[in-house]
Amino acid sequence: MNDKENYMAIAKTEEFTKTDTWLADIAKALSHPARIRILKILTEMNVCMCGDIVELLPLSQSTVSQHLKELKRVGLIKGEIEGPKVCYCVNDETLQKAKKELDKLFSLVCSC
Amino acid sequence: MNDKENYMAIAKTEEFTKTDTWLADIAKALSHPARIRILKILTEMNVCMCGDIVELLPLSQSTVSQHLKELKRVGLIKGEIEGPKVCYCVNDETLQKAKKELDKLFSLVCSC
DNA sequence: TTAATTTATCGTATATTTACGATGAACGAT
DNA sequence: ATCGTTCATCGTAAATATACGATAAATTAA
Repeated sequence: MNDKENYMAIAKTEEFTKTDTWLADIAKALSHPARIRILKILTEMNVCMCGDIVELLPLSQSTVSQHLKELKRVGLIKGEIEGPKVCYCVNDETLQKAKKELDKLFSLVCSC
Repeated sequence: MNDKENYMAIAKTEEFTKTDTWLADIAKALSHPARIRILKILTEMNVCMCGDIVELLPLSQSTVSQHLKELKRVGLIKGEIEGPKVCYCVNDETLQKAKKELDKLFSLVCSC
């Protein structure tokens, strides 16, 4: 009888499958419109720098930097250092994997 | 010059497109492994009641109820009252719309 | 009517998220 | 060597998310 049961707000992610946890994490990264917008900006517009993205969003530089960090955390984007600048781009590998897992989920739970 | 600029932690979701905001909200609902698991349970297992789901998850009844509420909020599931019970089921319509929008996003941002 | 069942909600605690300005670190240019 | 540019990080504040037990509400069964 230890105290491990006595806690709050700690997600019991260990209790779920790796895939479900991973997919939930990807979904979390996509759970803010700014981050969805950033993914689109990185592919549609011909920009990659944080500063360029800041100009296209109604958010401060530090906030955009945080969103980029979150997208990078789950591997949806990559950042390549170019002197004082950083060139961000989408990570096709992770995006493909995410698409695959989402397709798997939707084919299970809906008539898609 | 009003004070509207002086705030914290308020997502400027008005500044984004309706679609991006909606998709981000769907992603938010999918951003916890328990909720992904619940969607699967509602389709794979032959159960629909909150109590049944509770038995299949390492979470308390009140917590599961909250997760169901979140899924219901964005319309990914529906709840039909059957006496003191509630029979939950996935909402195919919303799921299809979500799948469509996600496909659109992925076709834009990755070679999928 | 009372008891049992089922679920939502309340109250509470903690962690995380979102946002900003300020600052620091890294690099290129002068 | 200094200055400007770019970005990440720090510090901070408020909102939201996650979790639980306890309780209330609703309905069925006895």
